[in-house]
Amino acid sequence: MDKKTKQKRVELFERQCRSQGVPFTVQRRAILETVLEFDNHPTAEQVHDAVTTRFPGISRTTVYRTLETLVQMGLITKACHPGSVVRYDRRIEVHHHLVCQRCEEVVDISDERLDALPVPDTSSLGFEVFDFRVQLRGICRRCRKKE
Amino acid sequence: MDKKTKQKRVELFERQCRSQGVPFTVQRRAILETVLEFDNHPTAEQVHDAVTTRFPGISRTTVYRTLETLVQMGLITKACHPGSVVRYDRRIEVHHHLVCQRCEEVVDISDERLDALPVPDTSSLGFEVFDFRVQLRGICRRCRKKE
DNA sequence: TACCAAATGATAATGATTGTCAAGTACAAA
DNA sequence: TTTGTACTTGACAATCATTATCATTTGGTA
Repeated sequence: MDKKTKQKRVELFERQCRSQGVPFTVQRRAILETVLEFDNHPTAEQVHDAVTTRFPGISRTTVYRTLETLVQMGLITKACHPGSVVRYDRRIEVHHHLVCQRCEEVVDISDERLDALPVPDTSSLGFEVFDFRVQLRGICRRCRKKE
Repeated sequence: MDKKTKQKRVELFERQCRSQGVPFTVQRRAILETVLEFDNHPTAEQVHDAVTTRFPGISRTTVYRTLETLVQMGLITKACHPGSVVRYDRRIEVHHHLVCQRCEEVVDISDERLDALPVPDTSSLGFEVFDFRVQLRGICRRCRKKE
């Protein structure tokens, strides 16, 4: 992610804070900037480790809380890994995932044909859909070699 | 899930155990049967609570281990919830999920057009894909009312 | 029936996440 | 600019989910 995109995301965050009456703190800014550095799907713990170099002494609790706040505000997303640890993703645009059923690794992919997915009408369920992800399940190269 | 389908799944399990030299124990049978009773996505803890009525005193550890075994054998799947608890799913056929971005509830849906998804060629990534799921992200009725 | 490899159960250990609350800070109002 | 206040932060404890360990038991086969 280039500098400009990152800066824009931070500015968007600041604007949303102002308009929603949410304090725009240095910690929150540092955490968002740190997540934007990851091109994969870091855990809260990994974000905490990374943000510590930028903001020494920042509390683990704050990182956990802020990540959830950022998700709620739509600035980052939660990645859907099968494992038992929550992972975050700076990517908010539509993209998709390859998930290995053996080692549970998740890799991002982009594919125009997947993006063109016909989103079904879910209004009867009361569900308003505004985004989607395709999860391709299979076995990765490494695990196939093992078997 | 009707009785016959359930029975067939158990028999399939037994056959796979025999052919793979995996002991077919009463505990494993009870756990599989219990998961098949759930029409949603139970956690290991929920499965343990439920299986206890059928098999009093069964160990929590055994439930955790067996659920993973069943996933590895392809008899059940892991559901991909955003939260930090692993959830299981008796459904092994292709189906899709509605995920509420507020309360994180996950609801199964079926849709023929989604099933007809053009699976992209991932061989260059060394990935062998044999299944996929679409995750429709949005906001559920209850959460929309709150907002 | 006896053997053995693998599973089970009890328990402890670990790891992730959340709850609590005193102290600090952002931001709006004066 | 100063002040007040609600919200956030950080330290720490508590909880919850999951995994590791190991002695004991059991399924499956010779």
